[in-house]
Amino acid sequence: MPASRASVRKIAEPTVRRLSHYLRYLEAFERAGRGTVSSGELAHSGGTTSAQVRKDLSFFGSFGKRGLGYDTHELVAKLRQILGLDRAWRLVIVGAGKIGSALARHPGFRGRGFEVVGIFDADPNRVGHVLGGVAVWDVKVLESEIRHLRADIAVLAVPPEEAQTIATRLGRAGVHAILDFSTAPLEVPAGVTVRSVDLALELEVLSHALVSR
Amino acid sequence: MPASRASVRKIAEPTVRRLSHYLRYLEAFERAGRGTVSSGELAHSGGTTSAQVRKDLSFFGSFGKRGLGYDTHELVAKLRQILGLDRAWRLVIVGAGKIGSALARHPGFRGRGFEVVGIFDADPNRVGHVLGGVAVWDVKVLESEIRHLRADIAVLAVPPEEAQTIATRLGRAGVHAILDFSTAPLEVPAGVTVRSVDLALELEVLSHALVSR
DNA sequence: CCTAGATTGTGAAGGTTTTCACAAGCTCGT
DNA sequence: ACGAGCTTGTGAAAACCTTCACAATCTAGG
Ligand SMILES: NC(=O)c1ccc[n+]([C@@H]2O[C@H](COP(=O)([O-])OP(=O)(O)OC[C@H]3O[C@@H](n4cnc5c(N)ncnc54)[C@H](O)[C@@H]3O)[C@@H](O)[C@H]2O)c1
Ligand SMILES: NC(=O)c1ccc[n+]([C@@H]2O[C@H](COP(=O)([O-])OP(=O)(O)OC[C@H]3O[C@@H](n4cnc5c(N)ncnc54)[C@H](O)[C@@H]3O)[C@@H](O)[C@H]2O)c1
Repeated sequence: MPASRASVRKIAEPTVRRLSHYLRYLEAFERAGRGTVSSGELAHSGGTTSAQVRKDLSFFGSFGKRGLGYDTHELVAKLRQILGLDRAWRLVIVGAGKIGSALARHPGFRGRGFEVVGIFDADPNRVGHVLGGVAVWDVKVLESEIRHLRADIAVLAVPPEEAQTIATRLGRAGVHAILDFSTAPLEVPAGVTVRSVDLALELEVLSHALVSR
Repeated sequence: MPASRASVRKIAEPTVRRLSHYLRYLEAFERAGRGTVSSGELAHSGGTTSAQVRKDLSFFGSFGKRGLGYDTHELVAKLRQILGLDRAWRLVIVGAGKIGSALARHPGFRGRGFEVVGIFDADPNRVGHVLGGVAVWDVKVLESEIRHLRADIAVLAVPPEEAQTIATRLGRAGVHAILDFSTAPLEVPAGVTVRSVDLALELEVLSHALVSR
């Protein structure tokens, strides 16, 4: 008998990314006062096909109305729930350098349910400053402060050679999700999800596209 | 008779991303003085399998030695060529705000063959400043200056509502590759490749991972 | 020169994701 | 109350990507 989790079955990552996109467009439709949206309209905005949209949604049940489409509010609520956006997530940023402070000062995350509750840096010149309304703490108190702040997600924006050490400490402090900007691959204990944003790699993908046209 | 390009056939994007990774590890092996590397070693560093590594490379020919592995220098050179990194790419950054200036001041890109040659902004207070050794130009002169600078790739770091306009102008100015940080989907003419780095979306993928454990 | 041991290159199998195609179901105008 | 016109939900087919498995080929050591 195959193992069966109480919650949702495994969903492919491309599907999750598309769901995020659908949510954005739905919110735009919602602001525009549209009561229902069809899979074709959602597909058009997101550069995919209506069949793909329906397949993606059918994973979670069937909440469309044949002949009409999907109820905008209802689908927004459903997608928020699926993506875990029906609550606020508490974010910490480790490394208040160029990237870290750009993120800390970005007002857009709060509106999408991600609240920066703490910032950490090793440089005494940065500790004590305030970025985007949040104080910068000394990384020495990372573990205790993260527990105190009840952080869910950490953004790692430290130099590459520090990334592994901090990732390990974050894991021990109970953080289960890390968004990493360093280039090195991280080893984390099971139960911790890491996503890497590797800008040099993105440029290399563009480079490849340019030479293979 | 099927159409046949002189250059390489279509390669899947996951493959291209892995090739970038292999190149990183190979460069580390090269610095460590290793003359040859096996598919197993490359796979281990990158979290994939030896069969995957060999399959990826076999796409471009067979440059390994059975019983030995791959010649480090040779494979580095070959991957650079495949990825188009055997030349320097000329980058412009449009939008010298939080993200744009973080990138402009990042010294790491030049070492990987991406040179920032121009920065543009609409804000008169920013025009004329120097970031990372490069002057900020008024976006009014975008087209002419881009042609003059012979830019290959543009980084788009303007507010979301400006992104489409600038993307269109970039396309007209002869830029064939765009790295976009705004959240909106861009419409670009055929022949222009866009990669989006959507940080809110990355956080949403983490959110989903957190709730579906 | 020959054998033991290692590693590549690649067809074939397996798995996953996307696309196709159409019956079923809903709405709205008459 | 009914038919025309859309749109969903979903099996089946197709496309795509990864893993398997092994013959072919190389090195190194005696
Ligand atoms: N800036 C970019 O455009 C860019 C581009 C690509 C990749 N990255 C990567 O992103 C990461 C951050 O880059 P950045 O440009 O912001 O670097 P940065 O040097 O501007 O900032 C790094 C910050 O981390 C702090 N720090 C160092 N060690 C620490 C520790 N152990 N604990 C806490 N803080 C510590 C430093 O004091 C500094 O403030 C790096 O891994 C870099 O390779 C940055
Ligand atoms: N900062 C972040 O952490 C972050 C996070 C997620 C997404 N983003 C996205 O990245 C983009 C840039 O964000 P940011 O935080 O750097 O914004 P920002 O407001 O700090 O900077 C935007 C810059 O673009 C300039 N600008 C405006 N219109 C322009 C035009 N037509 N041509 C040229 N320049 C123009 C502004 O003068 C400003 O300097 C936005 O689309 C934002 O949504 C940023």
